Amino acid sequence: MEPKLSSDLLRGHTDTVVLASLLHQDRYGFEIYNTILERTGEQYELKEATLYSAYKRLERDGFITSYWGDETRGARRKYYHVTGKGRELYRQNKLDWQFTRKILNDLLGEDL
Amino acid sequence: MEPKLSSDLLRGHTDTVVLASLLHQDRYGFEIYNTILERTGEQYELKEATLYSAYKRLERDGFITSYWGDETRGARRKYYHVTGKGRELYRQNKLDWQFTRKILNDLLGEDL
DNA sequence: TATGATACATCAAATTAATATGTCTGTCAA
DNA sequence: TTGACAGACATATTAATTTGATGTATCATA
Repeated sequence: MEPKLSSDLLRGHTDTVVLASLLHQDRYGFEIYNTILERTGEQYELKEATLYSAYKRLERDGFITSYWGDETRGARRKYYHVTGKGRELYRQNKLDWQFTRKILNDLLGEDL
Repeated sequence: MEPKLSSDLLRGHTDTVVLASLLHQDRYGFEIYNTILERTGEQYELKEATLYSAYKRLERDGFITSYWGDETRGARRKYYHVTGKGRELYRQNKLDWQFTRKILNDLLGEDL
């Protein structure tokens, strides 16, 4: 129930977050959204629209695939699955994040 | 002489980096550019064009002011100065960055 | 049966960064 | 003295991504 920062601050890292949430299990779209909320103690929200853009991008480029679940009750769910290429991208993106963190710490750490 | 990541990874933090470089002294545009390069050991480059956009934005919104130096030799230089409002923005942005860092660590740290 | 929650989806607007250029001034070497 | 290079500022166009606003459909429940 707090501020909930803008995703613009993580811009460029959204895909990485999505991939991370799929590493150990397939998940459906709304589930990913909720996972992120929970995981950050409701402090950070990746908007649904932002996520759906990301899913599309990632699927288009072969980093994830999707399939419909066979729910007999409740709303239909579309599940996402990371591909090998997606895991590779995740590995690289995580390195990029670590580098980003280092750079920004250098730049802000001592207030230049 | 290394990879030099894309600024998209820091997108949203460019202004913060610029403000940081102005906290303790006024600097001219090209100087800020060089400071960032040096400060990151040439590993990270904020493109000139990106910086000039940032200067414009920041000045338009009252976070910095500018004035021409009185160089008698060499090319003219436009100096930038942080305003009180700019310092306040910096303070807030830095908090945002710290929060962002925490969130992303939570999200990637354990690979969900 | 109306409301709210779950779940998927798209579009238009707004931001911001990248690429590509362009101008001007001064230094220095051939 | 001329030409190349570096310092320094600047803009225009394009591309990528996030967000707000909407919209549809299903199910549980009061």
